[in-house]
Amino acid sequence: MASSENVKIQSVNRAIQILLCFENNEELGVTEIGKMVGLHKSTAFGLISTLEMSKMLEKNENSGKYRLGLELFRLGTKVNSNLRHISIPYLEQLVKMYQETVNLVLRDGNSVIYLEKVESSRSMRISTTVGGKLPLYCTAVGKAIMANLPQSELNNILSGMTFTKYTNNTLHDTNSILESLEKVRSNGYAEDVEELETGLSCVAAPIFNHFSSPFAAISVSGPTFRMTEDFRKEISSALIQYTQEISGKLGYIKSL
Amino acid sequence: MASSENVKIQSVNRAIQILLCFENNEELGVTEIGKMVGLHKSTAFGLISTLEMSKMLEKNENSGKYRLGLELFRLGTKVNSNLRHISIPYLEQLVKMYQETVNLVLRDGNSVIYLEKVESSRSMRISTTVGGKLPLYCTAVGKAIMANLPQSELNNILSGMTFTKYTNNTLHDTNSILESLEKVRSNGYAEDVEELETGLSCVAAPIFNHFSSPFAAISVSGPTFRMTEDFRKEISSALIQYTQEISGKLGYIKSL
DNA sequence: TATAATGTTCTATATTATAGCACGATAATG
DNA sequence: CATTATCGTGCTATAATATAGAACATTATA
Repeated sequence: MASSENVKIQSVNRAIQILLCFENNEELGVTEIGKMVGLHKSTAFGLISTLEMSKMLEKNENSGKYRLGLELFRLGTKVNSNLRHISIPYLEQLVKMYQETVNLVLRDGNSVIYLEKVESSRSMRISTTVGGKLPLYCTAVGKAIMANLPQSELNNILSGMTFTKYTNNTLHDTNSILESLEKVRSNGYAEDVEELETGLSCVAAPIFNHFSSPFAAISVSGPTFRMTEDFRKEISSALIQYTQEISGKLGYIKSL
Repeated sequence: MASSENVKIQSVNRAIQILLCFENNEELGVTEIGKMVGLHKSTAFGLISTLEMSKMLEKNENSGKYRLGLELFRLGTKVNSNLRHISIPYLEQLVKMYQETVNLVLRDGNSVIYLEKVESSRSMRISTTVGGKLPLYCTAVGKAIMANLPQSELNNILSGMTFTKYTNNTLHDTNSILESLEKVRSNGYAEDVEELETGLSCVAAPIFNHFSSPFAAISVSGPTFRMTEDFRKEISSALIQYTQEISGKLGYIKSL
């Protein structure tokens, strides 16, 4: 019944499973949680109480139910704070220059996770979700990262990929991705013209850490009718310059 | 040596202590962590590996050290997402109207925690830290919350308070706080004129949940020379209207 | 009002976490 | 460059801990 065996510390794992229950639920009760993770309610209660003591969970005294706690939020804000602090001024500068929403993402396996954004103040603008997760192959940020990965790692990623055809433009086989990545390399930046969503276009460039790994990326996203080819090209030059500056601050030394 | 006994699930508690080690450290090694939490390194290793498996921690394969993981970040973004989603449009509207930084905070005991912000785009602006924690007594948001708490709860808070005199204007005794709260009640909004930091002034109003508890607040922060008395009053009327709308969406029904 | 479901406490037992030791690898030191 | 210290990691026996069951109190439901 238990799906993942050979877990190290059982109770810690169970506690984490409990936290993950709240990914799609704002409030849950003890019995409810117990059922979700397959534990006796008294066992669940012990774990929940422990999490509550450190404010990883909070109890709504009126409903008797639990929700994610503030300490979890506070810790979450510390994740990759270095990268975020370095990048934010650049994100703001980009928004100021182009009046389109700017995103900072981090690679996580075959996906990117949206770490930070600065939205344009225009009424028609792209609004991304910080904390959200999207596949590498259908985003400009993802392609910017993939194009700069060592061949072996890229192969690993591609072999484990499953495709969803979000739009008519979505790349949905290895060959067309490789082709697209080739273009990314020669251009020095990545584009996504309605590959994820109709009407949405992006430009992106990768950020390298001091092990020369393209672990993050920045993109500018806007409605396609404003993100013309010329405009994307214009944006890309600033994007490349800024991502290089950020990479430099992270200790990256450009090799030949 | 162990400070808090009668903890429920020991290993879960220890795992949380380990996560908290990273509050002021971007990267830590196994032995280092073991020392910080007072555990044998092999014990610490087991806990750390478990946290790593669910990406609560991540290992930097090059340095061998650990850092906070992306899953923690993702979970953190889910905390109080309801309140945040409801509030953000109002925050943005306020920035647009007054061109000063707007904050959404949550009460946490004797403190407020900054949950969300929308910064002004002016070059001189207030820049707050999401995830940051400040005492109730020296912030407009804190006073907005305190002024609307039941007497008994307020007394509890005040009795447990220790004061730091951040500026000459900082309220640093119970009487002056009570006096200030009286004014907040009659005005319907709270102010902070350089009580936390010289040159910084704020206006704030509370948000009520459907148990009529002032659990959150919104503030507008700017440099004092722009935040004149008249301007603060002007801001306050929008602030009051918006916080009431948000409270309503949360199920709060204004009683007489 | 009766019945069901839920949150919570307590306890004995068996499972689990623990720390000690050992090993290889890496980094610091002389 | 050699030597020594430090670090991360795996294994194992034992002691300590988490666990689920039963029971009760409280709240929700029929």
